Formats: sequence, C-alpha cells, structure tokens
Amino acid sequence: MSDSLTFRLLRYIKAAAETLNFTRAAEQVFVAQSSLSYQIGKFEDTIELLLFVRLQNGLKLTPAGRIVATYAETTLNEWDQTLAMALAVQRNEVPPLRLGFSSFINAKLLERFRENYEGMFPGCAIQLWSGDPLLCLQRLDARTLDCAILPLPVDATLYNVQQIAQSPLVVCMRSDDILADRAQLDIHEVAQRITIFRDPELHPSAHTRLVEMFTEVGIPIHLACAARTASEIQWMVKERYGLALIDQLTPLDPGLITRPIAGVNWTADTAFVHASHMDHVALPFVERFFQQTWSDSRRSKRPSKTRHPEQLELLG
Amino acid sequence: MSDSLTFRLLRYIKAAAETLNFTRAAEQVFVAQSSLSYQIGKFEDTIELLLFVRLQNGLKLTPAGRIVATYAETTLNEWDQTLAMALAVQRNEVPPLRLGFSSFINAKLLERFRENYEGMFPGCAIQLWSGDPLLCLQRLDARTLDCAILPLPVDATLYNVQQIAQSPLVVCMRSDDILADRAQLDIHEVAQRITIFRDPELHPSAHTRLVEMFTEVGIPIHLACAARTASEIQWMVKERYGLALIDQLTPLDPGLITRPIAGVNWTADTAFVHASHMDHVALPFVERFFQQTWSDSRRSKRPSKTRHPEQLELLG
DNA sequence: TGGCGAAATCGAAAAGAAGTATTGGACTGA
DNA sequence: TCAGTCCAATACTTCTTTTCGATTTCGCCA
Repeated sequence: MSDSLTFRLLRYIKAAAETLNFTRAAEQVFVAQSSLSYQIGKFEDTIELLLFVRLQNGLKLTPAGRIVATYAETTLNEWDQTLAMALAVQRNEVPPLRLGFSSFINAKLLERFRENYEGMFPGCAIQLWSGDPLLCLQRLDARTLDCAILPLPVDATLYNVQQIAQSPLVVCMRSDDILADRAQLDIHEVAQRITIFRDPELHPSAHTRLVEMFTEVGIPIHLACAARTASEIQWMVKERYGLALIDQLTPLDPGLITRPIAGVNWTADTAFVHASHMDHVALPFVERFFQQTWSDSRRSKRPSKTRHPEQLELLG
Repeated sequence: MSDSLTFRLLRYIKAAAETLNFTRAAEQVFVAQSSLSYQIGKFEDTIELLLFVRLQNGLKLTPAGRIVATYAETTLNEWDQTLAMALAVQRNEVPPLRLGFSSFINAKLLERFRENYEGMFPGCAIQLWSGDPLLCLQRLDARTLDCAILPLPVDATLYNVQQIAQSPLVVCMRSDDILADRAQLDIHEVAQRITIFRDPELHPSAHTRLVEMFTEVGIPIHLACAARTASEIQWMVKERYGLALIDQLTPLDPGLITRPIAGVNWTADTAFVHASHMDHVALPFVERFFQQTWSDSRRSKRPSKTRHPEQLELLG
C-alpha cells in the first residue's frame, strides 16, 4: 500500500501544501513544475485520493489532503531527527546527555530513565548533575545542561515542562514518635511540628506554594530547619529537630517511618524539563519516551491506588 | 537529505530487521534477494550509516540500525493509519465517532475536543452519548461506543485510559448560606453538611474513593441525596437539601456560589477512555491529540495556579 | 575438500522520474 | 473582446533507478 510513496514525494506534498501553488512548490524543491505536478497527480490516482483541488489561481487542500500533508511534515521532521541521532550514535559522537536533577526527586525515575536511555542508545553516556532546581534551570539557560528532572512547579512559559510523576507527600517521623501508632494524621495536629523543610532558596516557587498551602490549613509555616538534600532532612528528623514532609516513595533510613496525612492531598510532582532550543540530538527521543512512560506509569499505578490515600478522582 | 529514502526501502529495512536475514526478508516483501540487498547497501552508502552487520549466518542490527528500524516501523504504521483516515474522510465514510460522556465532566473539554475534531476532520460527525460512567464502559465493551470522556477512576487494565484534565473540587452552596462570607472552608466544619452526592450506582469506584476520603478526614459520609446529573446537584443545593462537592470549573446556576476547601486537595480528574481494539479509524489521531492537549493545558494553566488552592507540587 | 547458507556483484531489461516544450482554461485589464 | 498572464496538465524524450536472474565470494561444517 505504501509502495507508491517516497520521501521525495512527501517533500513535494509538503511544499505544495505550504505554497498552494505547484509552480512555486517546484521551485522550492528544485524540480520542474511538470515533474512535481505529475508526481502528485499520479500519486493521487494510485491511492485514489484527491489531495489538492486545482483552481485557476492555485491550489486548495482537501480535508484528506490536509491529513496527508500533516503526516508528511511530521514524518520528514522525525526522519531528520532519526538520521541525526543514528549518525551520531554510529560515530560515537553523541555528546553525553547532561541531565540535571534535584536530590528531592525519586531515584527510581532516574534509574528507569537511565535503563531505557542506555537500551535505546547503547554506549551513549548520561552526565548526571545534581543540583537544586534553581541552579538546574540557570544551567539550562546557560546551555551547560541539556535537560533536568525537577520537582514542580517550574515556569512552563520559559521552559519545556512535562510532568512525569506524582506521589503523595507524607509526614516523616521517628519510629518512636508519640504519633507513630496512628495510622494517619490530621494535618492540624502535626502541622505545628513540621519544622524541617527544604531550603527555600533551592526552589523558591515551590516554597511559596508550600507556604500558601499551610496558610490555607490555617497554620503559619514554621521553618526551623532548612535542608539542602533529601538525606539531610531524614537526618534532622532522626535528630529530633522536628517532622518533615517527604515524598511517599523516598527510601527511608532505619528508625524512621512515614504516615499519610488525612484530609489533605498534597503531592510531590516531578517534571522533565528542557530549554526550548533542543540542543541535544537525543532530546526529541527522550521527550517522546517520557510522554509514553508518564501515561504508562499512571496506568499501572492505578489498581494499587486503594491502598494508600492518594488523589481523589471524582465527580465533575 | 531524505531523498534516498523511500517507503519501499523502509519496508525492506523493517523486514530485514525482523528476519535478520536478507534472503528471507526479500521473500517477505516479494523481491529478489539481490534487490533488497542492493537497496539496503546503497542506502547505507549514501547516508553513510551502517544499519546491519553482515555475518555468515545472517545479520545483526547495529545500534544506529535499531534506531532506523524503529523509525521505519512506526512511520509505516502511521502511514497506514493516515491513509485509512484520509480515504475515509474523502469518501465521507468516516463513521460518526460515538463518544460517551458523563454529565459530570467539564463541558469545556467536550467543546474543545469537538472544535479540534471538526477542524481536523471536517464533515466528520461526533455522535454524543450521555450516560453514566458504568454504562459508558459497558457500551465500550459492547462496541456501541468508540470512546468516552469520563471521570476517573477507571480500571486501566481493562481500558485504554488517558488522563486529560484535573481540577479542584469545591463546595457548592447557596449564596445566602451562613458560610457564604468565608473565603474558604475547613473540611471539618462543612463535611457534615455535604449530603448531596452523585448517585453511587453511576460510578461505584468513584464513590468508593469518596467514602475513603471522607473516612480519612474522620467523618462518615452522609449521603442524603443522590443525583444523577450535575444540574440535579445544583438544583438540590438551591432547594436547601444540603451542600455538594463539584468541579470548580462547573458553570454555576444563579444563586449559588462555591468555596474552596482548606486543607484538602480533592480533585476531579477526567480521562479519555477507549477499548483496546481501536475500532474507529480516527482513534489513533484522537489519542495523539489528547496526548498533546493534556500536556498543553497543564502548561498554560500553571501560571494562574497561585490564584486558587490547587495541587501542592513540592519536595520529594 | 565438497556442500551449504548467505550476502555481494554483474549485466541486461524494465520501470520510473525529470526535463523541455506545449496545450488549455480562466481571469484581468486595456 | 482580445491580448497578456498565471497556472496546471499533457506529450514526448532522456536519463536514472530498480529489478531480476545468474554468478561469485566468503565462511562454516561435515
């Protein structure tokens, strides 16, 4: 079925769809008008599909033609990306993917990404760069990072942001805490004791959001300890500096437990972020990868959802 | 750059990548071994890319070859889908897209979808079928619906589920309610009064989730009024049967107001659902459309997020 | 060493694409 | 109304590419 189709023809179709004029389209792709005209006509005949309506003063795309023209454009683009990537892979010239990440994101995400990346592009290195979100974003601007996996929120007007994970926030406490025997906690009874936070400087917008949320619960935030890494937070909890909110999926140090918070549904959201320039050859592929896995992880996670108090998905 | 590439060649590459044997690949695509062998060889020369390593007993894909072979396969598949759709559009033989939806989903979603669908496929009808989620799913099974827009949760192991929207639940009350002058409500002070719910039969899993959430807040659910549509809910509120939880984006009847709930972050999630068989020609396109718009709406929504208490995106 | 499986190569024939030149339709402006 | 213009379609030739069948080459294995 696809035998009559060539990439050359896709270029013809694309040019014709853009110029809406066979003569100028032919110039654009450097062939004679008759060739382009003939090719498109013959193609239309063989697949029995009218792409263009010929008018006196040019062309008009038919609805079917629009569909095919769209296909032509994306297919050509993706071929360019594919060829560039394949060439780079073969020559071993794929620059290391400079991937920034915050210590506050779930390590599993990184791991799964690394596995897939190395599976797709064997021999291509990932250069991990651990740093707080603000720095990561600055480095994206400065083009010293290609992409980053970061906690949300991130200003999506300045960067390409794609959410890739979401999991509930829980209270982290010592296993000998007085509240340890409770299955879950009311936010009001623990809010006062939650005094360990990520250093606001590391991600100001996230902290702002946090302050808002606390205000809405009616409790002013009391920041006593500012931690710069996820493990520092756990250490502080162990040393009795207070309680902390952490991602439910964070691996816990011994002696620590977590408890869900009743009546709130605070979540830790994670996103794949890159600057809009798309410098790295692999970025288009990585982006598509995350598009898929995000929906996949949502799918596979759903059945287990009843076990812990996650998002309420309901009504409308 | 793409001139040396033809769809015929993509088929050769795909066959060779599958069989790992030029001779059998040639049989599979009904050409002589020499043709296939020659074509692939010449292609490798012109783009200076080695796709296959020739061994005594067959072939091995190079890493670059795997990338190209993957491209070949998806591109061919998408062409089949594109051609089928374009032909159907031209012949006016696109069956109406039988789209089920719950009255509890946000009407804007439907509207935006309809606009885009008609833009992409002019003249193609959408057959709306309003029904509660359970019925929609049954009709998907029975193939009397092609797809549906439904509130979550939906069992993703049985259906193709793709989340497309999320917005906070708020309390709906009369504008002369004693709580009307409060900017926001504590869940504990209103939970008792929230007695109007969607009929549990309409979406049992969603109701189960709701009961769980209420239990976690420490309040048993008190279902006094079961509504079958979103407008019935508002009517019941107006008639003082109680308060209700509704999607923040729901258009309100006059005389009603909504207030956010402090300390909880209950959301109404909406998904695009279809059965795995993919009967309708347009489904692949519709699916891709929602993949994009979901991420887009997240992006554009983000800056305005500070205005209302939505999800806390934070920490890790 | 001969047989086998697989890929590469060769030359001839067939198929396809591009080019030039020309035709034909429809609008435009004097 | 008639020449000029714009644009796509057609005819025909030339050139390029693809295919095929036959043959060769290479390494493996009995």
